[in-house]
Amino acid sequence: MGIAERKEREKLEMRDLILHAATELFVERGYDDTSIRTIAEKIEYSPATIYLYFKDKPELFHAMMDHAFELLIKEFSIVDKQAEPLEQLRQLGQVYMKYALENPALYDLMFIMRKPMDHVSCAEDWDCGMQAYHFLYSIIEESMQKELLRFTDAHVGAITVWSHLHGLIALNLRGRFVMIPEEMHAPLIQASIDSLLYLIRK
Amino acid sequence: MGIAERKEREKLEMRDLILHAATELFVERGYDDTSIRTIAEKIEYSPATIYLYFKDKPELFHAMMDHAFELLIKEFSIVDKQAEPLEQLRQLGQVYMKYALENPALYDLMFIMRKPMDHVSCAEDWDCGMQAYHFLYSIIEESMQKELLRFTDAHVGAITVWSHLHGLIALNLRGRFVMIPEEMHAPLIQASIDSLLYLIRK
DNA sequence: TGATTTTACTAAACAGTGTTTAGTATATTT
DNA sequence: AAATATACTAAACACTGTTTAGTAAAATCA
Repeated sequence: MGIAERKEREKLEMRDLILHAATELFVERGYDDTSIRTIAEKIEYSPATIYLYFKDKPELFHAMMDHAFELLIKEFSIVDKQAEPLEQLRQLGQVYMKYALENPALYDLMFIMRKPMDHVSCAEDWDCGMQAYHFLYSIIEESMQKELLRFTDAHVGAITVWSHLHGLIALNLRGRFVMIPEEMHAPLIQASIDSLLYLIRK
Repeated sequence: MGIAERKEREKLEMRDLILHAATELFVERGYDDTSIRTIAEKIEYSPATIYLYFKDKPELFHAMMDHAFELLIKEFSIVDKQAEPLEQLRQLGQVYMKYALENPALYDLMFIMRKPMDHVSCAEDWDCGMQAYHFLYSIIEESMQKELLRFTDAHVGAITVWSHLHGLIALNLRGRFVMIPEEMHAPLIQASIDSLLYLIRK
């Protein structure tokens, strides 16, 4: 039964070809300018072919998001698990911020855009998001067990830290810091992160 | 010269008619489903007419955003200026959060969406945003002068508080809290706000 | 092997989008 | 009364996501 296996392999390769082309276009031109026709042209297939591999445009971007999460979670794993919890938390924050600054389009896809979440309604539909959240949560929990943080609940601690980081990134990414001189953005953001780490420390 | 004045008045009324119809449609159907043709149909004019009053779709939504900021700033003014600074800060946060929860579409427009900021590149182009930011900044500054906050810089304090609130709202609004049971969202968000107020207090 | 079915793909169409252009009545001015 | 300016629109242009009907090639069956 070697033929069925080869066909399945080819099917996955085609899916990857589409996904890869779509990601490249999205990263350099944004969502609106990444049309099904543009993707099709890039891979030299007809637009209709894309619909044999993805139900619709949101599903294609959902798959792209899943892939972007794999990259983030891989980055997360460089956090030194031997270090003390607060140092782990600091490192995790830096990795998250670095990812956002180096991959603004992907960050947007993962945490801001509506479209890739169109078919997501329960926790099971978003387990890459769940996984990434768990990274943060478990570090916060460990820190709290060692009484290193001023939070009274680990979930509150986790969403506080996450929301703060996300807020900085999202406001910056979507141009809402225009009232602050551009050259001050990076230092202010870093100062805000340092500030929060100081504030939550017991 | 009464005619010229009447004409100018009528021009403004027409602009308002378009803006009002567009806002209603946007609030109940979102950006993508608020097409120029839909707006035109609602006010019983041709689509081309809208372009006599607004340069393009982003400019129309920019005007909508300006109007939404007026509403927010009006809400801000109910903060009790006689109260102590930290109480003012708490009230400002509650007003901001209440506005976001009651007008999710408008909040999106003001702080998340790309389109209405398309023609904004410097601080002068966004003075409604500037004004709203100043509300927060001046309260933080006063609090710091009275040595009530653990921040070392007022701008860092302001963007820290703002980013935290925005992060909570934006992640919630764009469905990134799916891993948390829906009924926990509101209490967790409130707990996070209370937590931050506690953490920044000297 | 030859006939049949399945697979992989596409051309063309559909209904929609933002926007522009050329033209037409009406209102105002001369 | 004639000329001009104003307010508006029909129709077109170049796109968009998506579906349908049809076509070669590959795989399976007899």
